[in-house]
Amino acid sequence: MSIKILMVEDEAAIREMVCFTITQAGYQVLEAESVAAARVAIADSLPDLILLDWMLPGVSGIEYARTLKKDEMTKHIPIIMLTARGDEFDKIRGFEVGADDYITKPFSVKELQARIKAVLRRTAPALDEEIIDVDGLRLDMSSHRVMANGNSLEMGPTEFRMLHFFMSHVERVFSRGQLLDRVWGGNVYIDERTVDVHIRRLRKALEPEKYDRYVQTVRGAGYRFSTRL
Amino acid sequence: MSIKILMVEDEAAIREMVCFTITQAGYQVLEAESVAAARVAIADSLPDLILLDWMLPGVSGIEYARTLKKDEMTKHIPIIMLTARGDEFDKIRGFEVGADDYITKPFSVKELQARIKAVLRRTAPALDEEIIDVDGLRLDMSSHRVMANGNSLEMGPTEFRMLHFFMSHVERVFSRGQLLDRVWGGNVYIDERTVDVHIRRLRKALEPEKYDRYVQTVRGAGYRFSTRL
DNA sequence: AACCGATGTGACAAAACTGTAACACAGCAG
DNA sequence: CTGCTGTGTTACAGTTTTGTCACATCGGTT
Repeated sequence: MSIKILMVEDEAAIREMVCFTITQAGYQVLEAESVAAARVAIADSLPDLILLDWMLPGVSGIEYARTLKKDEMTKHIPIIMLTARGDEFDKIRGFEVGADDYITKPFSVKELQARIKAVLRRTAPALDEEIIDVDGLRLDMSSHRVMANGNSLEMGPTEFRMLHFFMSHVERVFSRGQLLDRVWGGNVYIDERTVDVHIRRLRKALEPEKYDRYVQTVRGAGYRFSTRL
Repeated sequence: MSIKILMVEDEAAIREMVCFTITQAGYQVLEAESVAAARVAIADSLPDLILLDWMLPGVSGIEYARTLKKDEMTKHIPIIMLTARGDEFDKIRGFEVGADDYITKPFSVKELQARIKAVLRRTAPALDEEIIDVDGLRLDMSSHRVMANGNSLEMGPTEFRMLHFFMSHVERVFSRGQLLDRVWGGNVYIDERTVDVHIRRLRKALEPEKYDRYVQTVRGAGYRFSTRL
């Protein structure tokens, strides 16, 4: 069973380029030049990922994204927004309506492939699990709590989000920039060093139950959350 | 670590077009308008692929291809021949001298990209694979780890990059200068002997699991990563 | 065997990177 | 208004990494 990607884009030239790229990468492509066509395609065969143009005739891409994220059947499908450099695209607003990533036209084949791959990989380990348990460390989204050995661990909001992100992507290394992007969410004119400080705070919060060693430093690369030494 | 492509072509117009295409696809390009210039570029930083014009002033492309395929250091580099429709190009003769593919001018952007990708896929083990496994030694880019027999091997950032590069180009020999270029990345005014030291450090890091013997010295030429003694 | 250039090794100081604590500020509840 | 909490920044301390050297070895020649 191959992975299906739906592309909603009115410019034929871009459709062709993207279609070529995606096919090359081994995915299956569905094309739609309008929101109406997209609706049909989605009803017909639920795609695993949607590439959505920011500017579409009729119903705008952003509006449609909001709709998709409201529908129970489509809300979990990751969306990558396609924007032109000229568009006044607000990254915050994009993520606000539920886009998982965005890419600015013109973009390279390699970049598109990389982002598709990244989004698929990133959404796979469900970020929407209610309870995540990693080796006895338990994070509960509904009660917004972190427990270990029966004790509750105290930490700030940022540390909680960061831990949540880490526990959803165990073993993977993230650079400070990626963490700022994922944990702080979107536009950040924040010094990357700030990440270090929050890593420190997270470690301190996990220390009472000896889980601080799970937050590991990878010199020259970033940080990683792992149960292995 | 990006993929480098060397283009040897005397017509400026084609150089420009090809250069654009390649860059768009996310590769790095080196241009050479003559065989002499190509020699310098190759010695400087070994490319992963060579686009070679069939008809070149002075030493002909076909002749040069034969030379490249004889040299121990360059014989593994895939070559795509560029030919004009008018040329009496003998396909058989092309493959005979070691070309991996050929493409007839004028060609489309799409076609060139497709052929480059195809050749790289079947010759060079992708440099951007997530996990590379060579005879039990496993390097994982996503977790930034090197494992063997269940144990994780510790090494510095430079050693990690170097091992990654080596494992992506098994069996090939690289001079110190080429390693500086590919592993350190770009313009470096570093003493070539420094490479020796890092080779030493890499070996030491691989020693605990007996993989140090894979890092081999080729006297007078450079180093090689190989599973064969 | 003696010699010579090339490569292996260990030591070191500078540079780069990361850890920590302290501080200032904004938002907020009381 | 006042005290608290959470955040981002900064300065400084602590560690690791890195490029060079000096010297030991090695391989091949004469």
